[in-house]
Parts: sequence; structure tokens; C-alpha cells
Amino acid sequence: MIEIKEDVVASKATIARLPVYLRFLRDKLKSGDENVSSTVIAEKLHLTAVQVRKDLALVSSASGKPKLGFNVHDLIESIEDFLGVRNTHDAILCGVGSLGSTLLKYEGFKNYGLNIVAAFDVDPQRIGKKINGIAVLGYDSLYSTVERLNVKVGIITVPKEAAQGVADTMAKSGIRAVWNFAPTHLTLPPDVAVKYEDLAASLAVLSKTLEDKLREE
Amino acid sequence: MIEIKEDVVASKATIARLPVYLRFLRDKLKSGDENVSSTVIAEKLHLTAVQVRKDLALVSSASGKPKLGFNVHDLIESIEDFLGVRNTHDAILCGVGSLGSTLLKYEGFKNYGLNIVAAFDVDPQRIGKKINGIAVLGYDSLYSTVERLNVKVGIITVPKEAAQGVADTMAKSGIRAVWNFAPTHLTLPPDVAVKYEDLAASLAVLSKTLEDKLREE
DNA sequence: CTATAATCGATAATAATTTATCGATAAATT
DNA sequence: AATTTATCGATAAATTATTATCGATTATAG
Repeated sequence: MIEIKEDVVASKATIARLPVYLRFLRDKLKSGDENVSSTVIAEKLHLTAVQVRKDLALVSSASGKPKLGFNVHDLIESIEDFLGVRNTHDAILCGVGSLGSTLLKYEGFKNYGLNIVAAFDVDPQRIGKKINGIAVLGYDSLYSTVERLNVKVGIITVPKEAAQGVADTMAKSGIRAVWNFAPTHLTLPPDVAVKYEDLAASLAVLSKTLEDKLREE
Repeated sequence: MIEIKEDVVASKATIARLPVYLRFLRDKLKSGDENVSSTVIAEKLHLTAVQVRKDLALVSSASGKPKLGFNVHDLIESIEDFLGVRNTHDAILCGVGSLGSTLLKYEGFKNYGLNIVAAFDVDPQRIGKKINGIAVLGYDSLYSTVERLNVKVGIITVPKEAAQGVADTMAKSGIRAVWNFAPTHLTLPPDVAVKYEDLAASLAVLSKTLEDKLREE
């Protein structure tokens, strides 16, 4: 039995690396490997072994053995517990366009504790349909549904003009964490967490790297 | 005329903030504002004014005026030039599933210099169709097409099992920057840049924040 | 025309993060 | 059984990033 470390302050950078470790470790487990060293993890994920050990030490009390490394299963358990992905969170999604539909169809979220229970839209053509078994309801019923089901996570995939309004409604109805795919900034009460999914920002980073690479030559 | 700063080393964190500034500034320009202060930018984007000035000073030689702030147009120009988004890059996309189709339909990339010229898939049902005016070709022709058109950017939206193979083909055909949406790590030559778009990682950050918030109560 | 208030930009201080070092340890090898 | 080697884990050093401070500047208001 591995103890779970709580109330540990991990940097955002560390938290962002943890799911990467998690995926890698799950793959390792599938391949039947019982142990893995920080060296191997670092090589595969393009990090340094020291950093890997630092990160792991932060979230896990599992200790590694010289020549063998860490127990894969223990690490998975520790990371999952730390991230809280073992506690499944219900979520609702607003905006069943192309991106919204894609997210509704994506099965991978379950591995990270997210369970989308309902979707909302204003378009009568979409309302009443089901996507991947998830009902699309009218936007009008968002407030009451969220309140009734006590949902805490909201996903915004509406056009940017509508995003702030949707976010406001979500906040009022009890949503405490917003995952925003609309390319705009949201103003929300401090007790609501927001995570921006900004494709343009990612693209810009890639674009910058490419420019630099091409210039090098 | 504002000089462009080249060969400046901006941290990843800074580079990630630049497109956020850029979007904000473009909105400002639309609203007809000529000037904007670091204070205002910081307030809206939840940063500190000092950091905003630091970031801007790094990429722009446009100087701000007391009481007025910076010239919006100059800043936009500087950031665009720094990020290289004014030099449009042609790109190809591989994997025309739900996510791939969504990206093909997304118009916003043009604002950041990305121009998708062709898509590829192995599914005969998809080959030959057009999505948003972009032709879906057979995977077999990826290599020759990329070589012929001299495309440097590749977007991977295939299932994770197929991702490494696709990445290899891309690298061989001359792709220098890969935007990977498959939830897996890729091994590629050092002269190929990779940007991982990891929804699970984002979700984990949000999940962690939510867990912490709920625990606080 | 002067006073005021907001802002910049440079420098310094602080904080956070990453990387390096190294003795200790345990599996593998001879 | 002794030796070698890979690895850990703790601490220290270096680097990087953020925040604070403050004099200088300039539009605005009186």
C-alpha cells in the first residue's frame, strides 16, 4: 500500500507533466513491465531523469530501487490519486457544433475521470438528438439541469461571441470548473476555475519553432 | 516603422502568452482603440502590468507613452512578426475523423498563418471528398504530395496506434513541424519540431484545480 | 502654464524551476 | 563472494521567471 500525498504544492508545469507520465506508465503496464527507471522515462519523454524523480517524489511515496527503478503500478496509483482522476466528475457541454460533437464522441476522457452527462445547444435542429448516447438539450434548460444534477464541470464549445454568456449561466447554476474552447477570455467569480484550450496559442508556439528552425539553415 | 526584434530568446511561457495578447489587441483594434496600456491588458488577461511590459519589450521596440500606453497597431505588428504568423505556412492534415474534420472546418487558423492545403486518410469512404474545400487524398499519396508541394507542417489526427507511422512518413517527406493530436509520444529526428496537443493533460490540470477547490470547503 | 496622475522602462529583489553533484544502495555479473 | 554498474534520493547550484520599486515622462485638467 502506497500512501497518497495530499496538500502538496506541485507547480503547474509539474501538473502538466503528470498526465504524460500517466499515459506512458499505463502503456508500460500494458506491455507487462513491472518496473521502470527515471532514466527510461526521461529518455522517452524528452526530460531529464532528475526532473522525473523530482516530479514523482512529489506525488508518490513509492521508492525506487537501484538497478530496477520504480514499480509501475504504484506510480500509476499515486499519480491518479494526486490528480484526482479516480474521482469521476460529471460534466456538461454547451455548444454542439463540430468541435462539441467531437468532444462528445471522444472516449478518452473516461481515463481521466470526466463523464459528460448532457449537452446543450440553441439550435432546434440539434436539440433532442443524441450523440454517443449523450442527449442534446435546449440551452434554456442548462441552469435547471446543472442545479438538479449537481454538476461541477462545464465545457464551452460555443462561438466566442456567446462564450461569456454561457460562462455566466454556468457559474450561476453551480459550475465550479470551466473548460473553455472558445477563443476568448472569460471573466468569472474567483471560486470558478477556468482552463483555456487555446489552439491558436499552441499553433503559435509551433509556428515560432518552425520559423526558428527554417531560419537556422 | 517599428523594428522587428530577431534572435531574441523568449521563454515558452512568454511565447504562450503572446497569442493571447495578440487576440486581445486585435479585438481592441476592431473596437477602434488606438492605444492601450499595460495596466489595461494585465487587468483583462489576469496578469501583472510588469509582466505585460516585459513580454512586450521582448518582442517589440514600440515604446509606450505615459498616460496613453502602447500603439495597438504597432504591437500587433511586432507580435505577428515575432511569432512568424505573417509568413503563411502550408500544412497537410492526416486522419479525417471527427477531430480531423473539425480542424479542417476551423477558419481561425488563417489568423495565425496556417493554411491547410490537403488532407489524407486510409478510409476509401473518405478519400475523394472535400471538407471545407480541402481535398481528402489517399494516405499513399502523402509522401509525394508533401514533397511536390514542399509542405513543412503536418497535423496528425489519426488514432494513437497509427501516429508514429504517420509521423515517420511525414518526417521522411520533408515535414519540419508536427502538430500531434494523437494521445501518444512521438520519436522524431531532432530537426523536426513537435507540438503535442494533449487534451488529457489540460483536463488533468482542470481536474486537479477542481479537486483542490472542492477540498477547500 | 502649472500641477496632477497615469504610465513607462530600467533595475533590483524575490521566487520558482531546472539542472548538477554525489554518496548510498541493490541488482547483476564475474 | 567480490566487483561492477545502474539507479535512487538528498542537497546544492544554477538558471529562469516573476514581482517589486522608483525615477522619468507626458497627456490631461485646472
